[in-house]
Amino acid sequence: MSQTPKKSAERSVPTSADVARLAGVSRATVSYVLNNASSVRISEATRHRVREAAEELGYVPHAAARSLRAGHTRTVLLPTAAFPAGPLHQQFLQELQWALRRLDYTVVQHGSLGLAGGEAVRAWAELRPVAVVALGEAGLTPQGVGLLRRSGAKAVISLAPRRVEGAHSLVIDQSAIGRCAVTHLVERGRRAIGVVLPREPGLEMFAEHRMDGARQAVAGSGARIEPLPLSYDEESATALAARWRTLGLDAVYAYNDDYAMLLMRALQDEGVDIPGETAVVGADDLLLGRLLRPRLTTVHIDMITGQQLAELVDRAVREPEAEPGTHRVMGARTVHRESS
Amino acid sequence: MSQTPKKSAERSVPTSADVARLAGVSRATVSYVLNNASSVRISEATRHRVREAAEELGYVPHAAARSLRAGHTRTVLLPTAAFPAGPLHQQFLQELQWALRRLDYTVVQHGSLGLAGGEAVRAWAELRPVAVVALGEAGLTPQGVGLLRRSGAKAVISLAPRRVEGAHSLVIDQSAIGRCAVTHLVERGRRAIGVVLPREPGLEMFAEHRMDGARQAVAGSGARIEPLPLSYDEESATALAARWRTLGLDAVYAYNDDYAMLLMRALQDEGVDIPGETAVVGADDLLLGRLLRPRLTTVHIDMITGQQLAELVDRAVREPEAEPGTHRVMGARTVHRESS
DNA sequence: TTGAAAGCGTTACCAT
DNA sequence: ATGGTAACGCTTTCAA
Repeated sequence: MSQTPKKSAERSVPTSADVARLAGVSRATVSYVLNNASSVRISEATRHRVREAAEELGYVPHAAARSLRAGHTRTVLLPTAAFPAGPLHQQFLQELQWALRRLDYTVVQHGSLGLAGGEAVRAWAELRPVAVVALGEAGLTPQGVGLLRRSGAKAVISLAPRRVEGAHSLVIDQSAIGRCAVTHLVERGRRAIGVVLPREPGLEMFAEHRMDGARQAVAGSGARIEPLPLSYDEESATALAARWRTLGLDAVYAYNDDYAMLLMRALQDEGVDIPGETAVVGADDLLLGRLLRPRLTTVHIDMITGQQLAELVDRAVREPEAEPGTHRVMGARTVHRESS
Repeated sequence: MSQTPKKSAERSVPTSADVARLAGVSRATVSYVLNNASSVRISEATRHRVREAAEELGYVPHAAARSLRAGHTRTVLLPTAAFPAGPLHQQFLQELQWALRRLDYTVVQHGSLGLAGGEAVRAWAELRPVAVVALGEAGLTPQGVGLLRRSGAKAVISLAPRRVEGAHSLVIDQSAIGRCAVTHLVERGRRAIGVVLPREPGLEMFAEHRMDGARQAVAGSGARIEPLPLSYDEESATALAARWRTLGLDAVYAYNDDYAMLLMRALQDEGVDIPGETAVVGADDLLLGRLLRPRLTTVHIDMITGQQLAELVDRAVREPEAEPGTHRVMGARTVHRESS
């Protein structure tokens, strides 16, 4: 714009060779200077010339070329399913990315778009990530883990309901949440317990596990479970509340606090007394749940933090030989308030 | 494990040369076969041999090598600030990533970690992204845009409160939200209006703009504005409510629905009548706001969707010559309910 | 102290 | 129809 480039037909990306030429040195020297190589001593004058030249040209090294040469990357691949995650999950993800960045990794988010299991893993492996952190990816198989490792991944970490052979498995047992909630209700004498299942697509994975937990909790207790599909909107909640008394339920565990709040309000509008006639339990322990009247009983979830997971990734990368272990990383406990 | 590799000291990543050797052909042929090159005809027998060999070795092409050779990438860089974004923002981000993936881009999330403005842009440019979508990055300067473009970025898109010279600027005017909310209050006869400012770090950017909008709304109306710092926890809300009557306010605009709900509950617990004594307005139009009593008046925000933004990115990438324009992409309108 | 050259894995042009 | 070869941009060993 202001200064016409020497002769380039158009703007083209400057390379280290361009810098070398401008500074009147070799490409090797440029590399030494710009990477502060400690093994060689370069005269201060040369260093300065090189820096000047780089600055003038707006030279920026090419990450792909660098890692091609280096034979490894600092890429952490984060295959993410496209489910409408709750605020807790979102925050976790955000925190994880942050912490990984802080440890100088490049985070690549890679939704596996309807690719068949094997295809998706191939796509991931192309990036030669140093680590893969699969968050509840159903598609991660032992073979997939093998392929990734052979493609140079030092660590494959799975955060999922079940362990994955060959990967560092953080088993996150969603069923504990449903179990917790329903056990609480049973202990308080409830016998006919509804379980809200979100109709929103993508949530089935979580919902089913929580439902399983609920089932386990009533097993042999004489209490029964009733699945209640519900969409996250007022109409759906109103409709459910309208037929509430025909269901003969004395309690409901509502997947999470959002659905619980939605349903509780609808029930109250319908004249259902809470917790007298029906007890309500949510999950996630959101602040908002404490603002309703009655205050919402909920299941507090203790999860590994993004920070902690990032550290785990880093450790696994630096000690690739360590045996991939299996850990349970979720705790759940009922927080009793007023709605139950 | 089960089969001992020919002679490799350890598992090493197979390359196309390995595939060529095993199939008894040249690297070029391997490339042709695996990329379904249409310009050359390869015998079916050879194709088969190559595919077999690739399969057997578990060959996966190396993305870095490929893009080095190709001279360009399909990387979209998403520099993300580390602010605790609300559910709306999170969902937007999620949607954007998804849509970009669907358009076959590789999404790299890159929190600019305390790197000085220039440094951060350098780090981004190293990845040679084909596009950069800066979401409210304060650090994106016209020089930065220039550097990115010179590094091969076909599109630099900024989603921020102000336009950025040289970039496709989507101006997202946060002040409209505060203006909307407070105008509504003024029109309904309120004269002493509190404005809640979240104490949470990282939210200042938004909060200040919304505050500015509030200020504009009262200008020349005879009404006044009172800043009210508030943390997102019950103690803070209770404390603020306790001294409410000493403030002499007849209305409050509470940044967003979360803060509004928190404060409204605290005020009710303090015996403040809403909306009689104090009107409350939030923002974001969350479903939860409709569940409180009185129902929360709020500012509904019309934003560009992630999907739309992704399409815009794609278009900009494919027509790099198009003049980078400036568009206002946020609308705001008050949704009057019962709390005002 | 600096430079020449090899090589990382791919693809595309040009021969055969 | 297939293979040799050069080139993408960078780092690093070896030589001068």
